[in-house]
Parts: sequence; C-alpha cells; structure tokens
Amino acid sequence: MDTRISLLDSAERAVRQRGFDGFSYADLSKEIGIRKASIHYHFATKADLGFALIERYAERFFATLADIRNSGGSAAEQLRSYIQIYRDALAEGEQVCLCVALSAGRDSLSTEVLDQLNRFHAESIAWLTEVFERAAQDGSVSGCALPIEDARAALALVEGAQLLARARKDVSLFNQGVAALIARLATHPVH
Amino acid sequence: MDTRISLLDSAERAVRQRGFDGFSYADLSKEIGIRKASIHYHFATKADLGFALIERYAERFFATLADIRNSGGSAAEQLRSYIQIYRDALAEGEQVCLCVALSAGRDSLSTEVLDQLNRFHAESIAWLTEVFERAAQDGSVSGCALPIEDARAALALVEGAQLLARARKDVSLFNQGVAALIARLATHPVH
DNA sequence: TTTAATCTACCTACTATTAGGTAGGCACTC
DNA sequence: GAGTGCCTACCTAATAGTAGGTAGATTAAA
Repeated sequence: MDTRISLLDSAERAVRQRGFDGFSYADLSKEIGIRKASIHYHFATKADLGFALIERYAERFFATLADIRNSGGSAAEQLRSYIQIYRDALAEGEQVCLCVALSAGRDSLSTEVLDQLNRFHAESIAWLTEVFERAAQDGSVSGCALPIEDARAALALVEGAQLLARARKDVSLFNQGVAALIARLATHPVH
Repeated sequence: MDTRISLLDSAERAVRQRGFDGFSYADLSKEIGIRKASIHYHFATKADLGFALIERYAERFFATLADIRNSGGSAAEQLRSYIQIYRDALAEGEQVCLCVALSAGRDSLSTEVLDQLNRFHAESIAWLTEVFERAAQDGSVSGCALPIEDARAALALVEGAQLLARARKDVSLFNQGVAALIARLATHPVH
C-alpha cells in the first residue's frame, strides 16, 4: 500500500509540473524504483491513476477549505488563507495546483476526471461565494460587488496568476497578480 | 507558401485546443493533406514550428492592441476591447489564447519560445498599465488601485477565466469570471 | 497441523502504436 | 540546371498496455 501512495505522490508532482501528458509510467518507474509493468498492478490504466489523483487531491483541498471556514476568522482572513493555498501550491514556481494542471491539458482526460474537475470548480466557487457574503456583513473586504461575481473572479484570478508564475518559474509573479485583491482585504478586525 | 500558412493555421488551432504536446506532425499531415515528412520541409523541427507560431501570433496580437490604443476611446472602452479579444479567442470554449496554451505546457518548450512567451506577458502588462494610468485620469474605471497592480490582476484574470471556460467548453464561464471587472467599467463617456 | 489454494506485489519480456526526424528521389518552374 | 515542394520509405526512441511467471504471505481444508 506504501507503493501506491508513492506512485500517487510522484504522479501528482509530475502532473503539476508538466501536465497529465507530461509524464509516463516509465518516469514513475524510475522515480520510485519498481518496474513499469508493476505500476499497472496498482493503476490498471493511466486514466485510473488520473482519477485517483484528483480524488485524493479534492479530499485534501476541501478539508483545508472546511478548516478555514471553521477557523472563525473574518472574511478577509479567510480569503488570505485561500490565496495562501494557491501560493503554497506553486512550490518555488515549479508546480501549479492540480486542477489548473488538469484544466490545461483537458483533452487527454477521461470523462470521470473531467467530472471531478467540474465539481472542484463548483465547490470552490460555492465556498468563495459564502466568504464574500460574509464579507458584505463584516466589511473586511472593500470594493465588493455581487458575492458570486467576486467569487468567480477570485477563482479565475488565482488560477491565472499561478499559470503566469509557473511560466516564468517565479512566485513573485503570483504575488503581483493577486496584489490588487489582497489590497482590498482589511488587515485588522473591523468589528 | 500557402501550405506553410495552412500548417500554421492548423497547428495554432491544435495548440490552442490541446496544447503543444497535444498534436503531432501526423495530425497536421492528415488535416492539410500532405505527407508527414513534407512538413519538415517547411518546419525542420517541431520547435521551429512552435517559434513561428508564437511569432505570428504576437505580431497579430500586438497590432490589435496598438489599434485599440489608437482608437481614442476611454480607458473603459479599451479594456472592454481587450477583454473581447480573449473572449473571441475562446471560439465556443474550444480554444484558449496561444500564450495560455503554451504557458500550460511549459516544459516541452524551447528557450526561444519561452522568451517570446515572456515578452508576450511583459508587453501585455505594459499595455494594460498604460490603460489603467489613463483610467486614473479619465475616471472611466472605478475602484482603481496602482495601475501596475490592476494591470497584472487583469492579465491573470482573463487568462484564468479562459482556462475555466475551456475546461467546461462553456464561454459563459469566461463571462462570469470577468463580470466583476466589467462592472467597474463606465458605459458612457465620463468627460 | 500439515497441505492445498489463493492472494499480493512484484518481475521479465513482449506487443502495437506513435513520436519526431532523416535519406534520397521525382516532377516542375525560373 | 538550380531550387522548390513534395513524395516513398525508412529510423530510433518512447508510449501505454499485455502475457505469463514467481516468491512469499495468508487463508482454508484434511
């Protein structure tokens, strides 16, 4: 079972660096030290591996979002945490978040993986919409429009900023991209 | 020379739909009706083809930006035109802009193509910064912060919104992503 | 409690297919 | 006759996936 996890870890890093078509079973084989054919024992097809990847990723991601929501911070604080997830995911500008990586290479994905990807986006927007609704109440975020519009813009922004940052392997490009959003966030409790 | 253009057209569509690794010389061969080997006459290597692609694209793109700048419209009008370029590029949600497509598959790109990609981003941000500077004067865009920050955020936003839209083959996701930005744009001349 | 059956996690060796790229030739035009 | 634009026929390396086997642990039956 340890091998399975090693495979997932190795594959996730590869996908987030080079896309789903950017790594092969041979690559994984070299990295974790079992033969290429043996990988098929754990993941019969590459599509199966892809599905397992996004399933595990979604679980982790949404658990983190739930933690942030339950932390009780202001909307601004929660948004800062949200942005921090995407900043951390960059890993020195080498990687992007798994759902950005998969979105980018959409064509080679199975419908199951695509469904998970859609769920990912939908739940992210739902979470962000809630935060922006709270922002309208606690006043910790300036310049708010409709919560749903702010939510969709925020998602597009962090994903786009990741893409720009990885293109030049430079995390500061991410920070620059989200600077305007961060500038709207109150640094101290507003009430 | 007609074949060369057909090859570029076909390759551009392919890259923007499936990424640089998502198409082969065999695909192009089938699509335009000459043998695979003959493509090497026009583009000795795939890297050469990639370079020709982004070169042609950049020329077109920046000519359009120059036209918009020279149109004499307000900053808000020019931003609307800018967003429209990215919306048009989506082509029913099938494609993304070439630089988004190339950013997504960064690893398989030659340094020459990567350089062009960086130039693309730098010039886009320069153009947008100018527009936001003008916005600070003509007042046609609300909620402006630093022009450079607004510029970087706008670029990240349209690129991210494209990614989201193509992931679901749905242009309305792009429109939703940029709605908050568009809401900041004055619909009538402000002075 | 030994024996038989089954399962796990791997192996070697192979397949068919595709990738980008090359060598050399052929018709046609300037 | 030199250059253009294409051809057939090939190459090497890599791709995902398959066939068949094996050492060792676990389980079930005698």
